[in-house]
Amino acid sequence: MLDKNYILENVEKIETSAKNKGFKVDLKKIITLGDEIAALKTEHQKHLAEKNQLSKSIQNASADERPAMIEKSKKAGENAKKIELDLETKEVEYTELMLHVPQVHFDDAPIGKDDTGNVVTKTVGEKTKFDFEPKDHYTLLEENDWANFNISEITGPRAYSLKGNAARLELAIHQFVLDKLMDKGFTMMTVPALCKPQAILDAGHFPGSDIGALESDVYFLTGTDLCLAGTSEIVLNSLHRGEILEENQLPKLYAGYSPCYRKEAGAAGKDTRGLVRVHQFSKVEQFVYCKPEESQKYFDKLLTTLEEIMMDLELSYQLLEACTGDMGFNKMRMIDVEAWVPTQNKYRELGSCSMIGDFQARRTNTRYRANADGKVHYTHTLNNTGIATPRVLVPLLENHQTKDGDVKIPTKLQPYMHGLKTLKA
RNA sequence: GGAGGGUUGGCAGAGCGGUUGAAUGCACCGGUCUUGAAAACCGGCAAGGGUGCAAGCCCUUCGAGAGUUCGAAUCUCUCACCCUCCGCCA
Repeated sequence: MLDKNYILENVEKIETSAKNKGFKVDLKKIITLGDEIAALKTEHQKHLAEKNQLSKSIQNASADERPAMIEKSKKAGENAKKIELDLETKEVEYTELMLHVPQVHFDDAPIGKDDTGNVVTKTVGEKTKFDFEPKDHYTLLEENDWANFNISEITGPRAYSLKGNAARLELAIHQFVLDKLMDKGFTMMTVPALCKPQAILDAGHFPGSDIGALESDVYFLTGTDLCLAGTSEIVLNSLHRGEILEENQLPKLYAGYSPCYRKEAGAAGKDTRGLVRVHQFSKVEQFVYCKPEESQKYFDKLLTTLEEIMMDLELSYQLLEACTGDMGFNKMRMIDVEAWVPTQNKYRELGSCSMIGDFQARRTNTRYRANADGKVHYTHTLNNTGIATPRVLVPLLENHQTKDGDVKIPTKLQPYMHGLKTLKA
């Protein structure tokens, strides 16, 4: 959601931005409707004021005067009611239109239609060279009996089940990343995946307020009013809904840990084998609430942290500045972190660092009181992946494999594996 | 799943259908006093919106929504959440 006054002053900018992002907006309609609503409100309030005035004086009025006053007050109430109907319809429409205006992208965003418009801005590490034919992660897991891929007969497709030390490695990675984030001042938070659909709408990934529109992406649980969140960002974003925080409570840095559920409906046929794209996975998420003027600072911090994690895991990676068409409805800026996957001969996404501005905070009504002027402002929010499993195991297994089919464990992870240095074939 | 109790301002906590946007306490801010601090005393302290150059005036909000009434924090209904007891249970 954008600010009303901001819209008035930046019509062209918002329209261009929306177009760049691939969304249609009708600001003219919004502005006209806004004016109409303001006029109706003024009118509405006149009647209410009259009604209130009369109601107040009725108690002190004489018995003779009363009936006439009551009549008059009733009339005023009815007049207000008449306007209300119109007002409500218009306000519903207005809100819906507002909820369809995408966040404005930052000025230097590359303009593009889809992910082909993204720009590589940084490459770290070499593409791994092997003096043997490297196996893909699926083969490694299968040959070493580190996974049950036939689990899908029980669970449906896009499921995974790790075994033995591979399973242990999955948890070790999370533990390592959580420890790292705590060292950096994040508060660790275990977060439910179960949530109300409203929380998903309030995270602003999807335009509008129609819960039904989530159906294609989100799992709903029959017989309940709950669904499964695709990321802990959803719940973390609603954590301070309706609150007015004190400035000195900011920033809030959360390291959320939760299972994540995604239908992956739009990905039919893609990555059907292995660990790249599954319906249920686990993720450590970095989430920040901060003052507007510190948004950039924490964006950098979140990104740096993920880069460090890539290095800790001894992975070669690149940063991808998302173009306008790929960054999504609620974002000002997004940088993807991709790790090198040898057998696919390309970099694959492991994380996504997003600057949201006050877009989410407006939806959840999360604000803070500034020390300087005592005024209330919306907080800014940001999020980035910490680490997501099992996906990260794909580059991890492939890049660190040896000729014998073993997998070397990155040094930083070894303490989390009880000193184990290698996953033995 | 069964039975009951709750939800009021940053927090705690009053509240009769009628000057209650809401007592009181704490916290916070300003002042007096003090060498300074504390204490004491005095004053201030909700958000959103409409209107106005402004001072201001007005509207809305006491979990959410609907209703009764001239008038609702106070009465009725629905929903959400919290708590207690019983049952079940990782």
